[in-house]
Amino acid sequence: MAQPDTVTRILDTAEVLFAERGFAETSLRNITSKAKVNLAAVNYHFGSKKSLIQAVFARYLEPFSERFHRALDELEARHARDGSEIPLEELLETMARTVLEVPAERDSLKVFMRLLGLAYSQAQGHLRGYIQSEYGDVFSRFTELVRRATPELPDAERFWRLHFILGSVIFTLSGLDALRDIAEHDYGERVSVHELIGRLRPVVVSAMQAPMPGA
Amino acid sequence: MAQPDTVTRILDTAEVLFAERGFAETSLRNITSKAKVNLAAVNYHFGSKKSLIQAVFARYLEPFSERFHRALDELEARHARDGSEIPLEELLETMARTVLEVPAERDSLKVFMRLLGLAYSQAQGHLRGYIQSEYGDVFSRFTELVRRATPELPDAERFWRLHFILGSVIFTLSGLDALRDIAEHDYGERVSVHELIGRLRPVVVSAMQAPMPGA
Amino acid sequence: MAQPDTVTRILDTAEVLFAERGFAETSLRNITSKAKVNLAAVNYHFGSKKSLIQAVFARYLEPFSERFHRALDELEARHARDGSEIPLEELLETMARTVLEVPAERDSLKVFMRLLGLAYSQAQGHLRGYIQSEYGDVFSRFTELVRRATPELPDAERFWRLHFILGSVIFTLSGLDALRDIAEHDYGERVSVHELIGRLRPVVVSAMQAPMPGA
Amino acid sequence: MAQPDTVTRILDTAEVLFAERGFAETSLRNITSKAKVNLAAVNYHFGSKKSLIQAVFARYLEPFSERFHRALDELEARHARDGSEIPLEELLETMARTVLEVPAERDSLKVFMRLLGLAYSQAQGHLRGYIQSEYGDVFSRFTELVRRATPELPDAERFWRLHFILGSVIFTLSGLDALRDIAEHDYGERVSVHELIGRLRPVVVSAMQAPMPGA
DNA sequence: CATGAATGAGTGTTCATTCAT
DNA sequence: GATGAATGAACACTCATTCAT
Repeated sequence: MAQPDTVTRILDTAEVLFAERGFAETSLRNITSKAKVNLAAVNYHFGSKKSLIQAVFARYLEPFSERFHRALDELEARHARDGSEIPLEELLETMARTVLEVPAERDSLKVFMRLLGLAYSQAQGHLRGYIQSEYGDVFSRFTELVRRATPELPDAERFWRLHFILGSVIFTLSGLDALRDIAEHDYGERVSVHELIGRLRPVVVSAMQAPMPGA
Repeated sequence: MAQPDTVTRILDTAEVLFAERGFAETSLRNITSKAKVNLAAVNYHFGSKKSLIQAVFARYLEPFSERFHRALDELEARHARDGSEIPLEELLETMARTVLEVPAERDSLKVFMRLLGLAYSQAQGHLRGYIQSEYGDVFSRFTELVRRATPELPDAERFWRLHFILGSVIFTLSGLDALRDIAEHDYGERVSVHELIGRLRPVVVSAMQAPMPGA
Repeated sequence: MAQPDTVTRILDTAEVLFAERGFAETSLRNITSKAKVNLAAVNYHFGSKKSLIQAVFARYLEPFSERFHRALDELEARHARDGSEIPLEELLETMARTVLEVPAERDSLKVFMRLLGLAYSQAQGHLRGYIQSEYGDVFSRFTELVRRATPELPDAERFWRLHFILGSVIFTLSGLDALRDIAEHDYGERVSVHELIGRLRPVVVSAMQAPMPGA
Repeated sequence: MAQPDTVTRILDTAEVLFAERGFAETSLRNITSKAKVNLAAVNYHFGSKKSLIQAVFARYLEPFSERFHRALDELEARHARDGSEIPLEELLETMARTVLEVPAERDSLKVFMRLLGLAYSQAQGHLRGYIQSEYGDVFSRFTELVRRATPELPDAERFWRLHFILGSVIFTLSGLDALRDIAEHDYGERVSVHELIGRLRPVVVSAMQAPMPGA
């Protein structure tokens, strides 16, 4: 039917409002009135606001997780054949591609990155726990492959560098709209998400290959 | 006096609670009851919750801004004498030193970084506006010096790279406790803020010096 | 069949939950989820929560009423033969026996007494009206026989004494579990319902035979 | 002033409504709208509905407890002088007198008894716990004196008989209005609370002096 | 200068009930 | 004959803010 069902309408609206204002600042009434849905429908379908928040994430992470696993399967199979190690660039490239692919089916990477930024910064302890427990293994698999691709880095150093990079990505992609406005105003260039990821690429690679501190 | 005055007690408590839970999730009741201060005192002394949030930031940014200006004065004077340009490393070093210096007078850098992270991610539009209008010039002065130190970079590229770096710094420093716990658990190393900044240094420099995208 | 049908499952569960928590404190969701029955089933089968409450009572009072009528028939027939009046003790004994007999078919007297206590104390005006209109005649018949067995008592006095007794019975039997726990803890005796009724017997008889007030 | 303060208005209204409908069936909105008081005032002054319920009880039990202790002091002092034991009748009489005295200052015993009945029958576990912890010692003192006044009764038997009596008292006094209406309609007598207690007196004494079961 | 009391608007959640299928 | 979905009303409670004192 033309009118998507209640659950989808709630998720679509919640996703946008959460991204715009944050979780605590978005009330269920905000969501349901904008989604033209009965207030009680949220609790009926999701049980609680907390679960709604998790459901919003699950809708992104579920297909991401599945595709990323598949993409890593392929990558590993290809290199298993010729016995070579998967290079770092290829791993990062695969992740970037998968990230870009998934939300393309719906509206935008920006919303998800904003949500991811919120998940880290807001007092939503349950969210980090939920994401870790549900999707932790994909990330573990990825970091393990990164480890093999960067054998020269001590484990702790790699851990921190991955988080430096994660910070760059989440921070710039989640604040994309505001930053893009400034950039456009000051430098007259309007960047797309793809271009921004293009800009991130060499920076990320350099960051991972930086000399050891104190060297 | 032994018992700090009401205003200070409110600021001290608000700062900690905001950092722990976020702005929306921290009620004035939380703050005033923990600070053992009358509920009405916040509105009496600060006017509103919004103003309290700004006051919390002002207490960090005021001395930072003043010291950073002074540090840049010195730096410029020194290089003016021998006619040389200020190198990027020295600029970054000066900022890091100043950032570390200021909150040392109170408790911790971590709290401020957490607040800064919140300021960017949470729906506190007023905060970004406030920080920009009150302390924008110090940051403009800094970015102008960075521009002179990296003449080979196009302006837009420099803009984005500075934000990539800002993301790394805010993300890792604001989530410091959680990340430190993971790192300690997984790699048995407990890093101090100084060590973490030490780890950031080469990564940040490499990031700024990365090859141009598409090159 | 092994799995009792929906109506019975609802009644069984409702009875227990009502007794445990009271009527208002037990939601239809509590009942239907515990009974593993669709939420709408209650309204489908019973029409409303109010009717469900009445149905729970009917399931006890229907067989009780029928048996008690039969028991009183026998009692009257026996004494009609020898022309004697039915003594009070025999009436009370008959009631006690019937009360004990009926719920024995299901689980417990305690539940029913608890429900009866709730019916009197809770704001379920409809319940008292319902019980009176459906089962009032059995009780009228019984009180009339009590009247003949205690001709020396003024009607009003008898009325009040019967209610004093009713209070004792309902109060102790409906709070049986809690009181039994205390008694067991303090005096090391675990009483059964039969024993408790044994303890009630002489007290009830003495109460009915107490001297008139002001005498 | 003519208009009693907010706290008192809430307590007065809550007491009446609780007695009329029960605790769960009375909403804070019912109370505050009838008391012409802001809805938030209940939580401001009492913290929660639960605490309001306890406060309603405390307003009765506090003065009762104090007076009853004083009355027992006198009674013990009087009998200590002539070395005699306090007879049961005098103990019961003292309790009855104190119970009647206290609420006389406000409106009615009936309301309190109704509340007491609710406390026992409704799912207000916190209430029994609260009453026990706050006023348990006064009741312990009383039952200890009853023990000395009835040395011939086994402890367990005394325990149960006291509860039989408690049931009679609470049941009849808490349902007073309804029962009084029936009695008036059927027997043309309108009893006062004092008369009802007069009727209870000989019944209660007989109940305590009934022969042992099985004797 | 400071505060206890109060308030109107809002929160997430639960309720019994209805209804299309 | 039965049920998943939905709903309007109500719930207890919390919020930032105001104001008389």
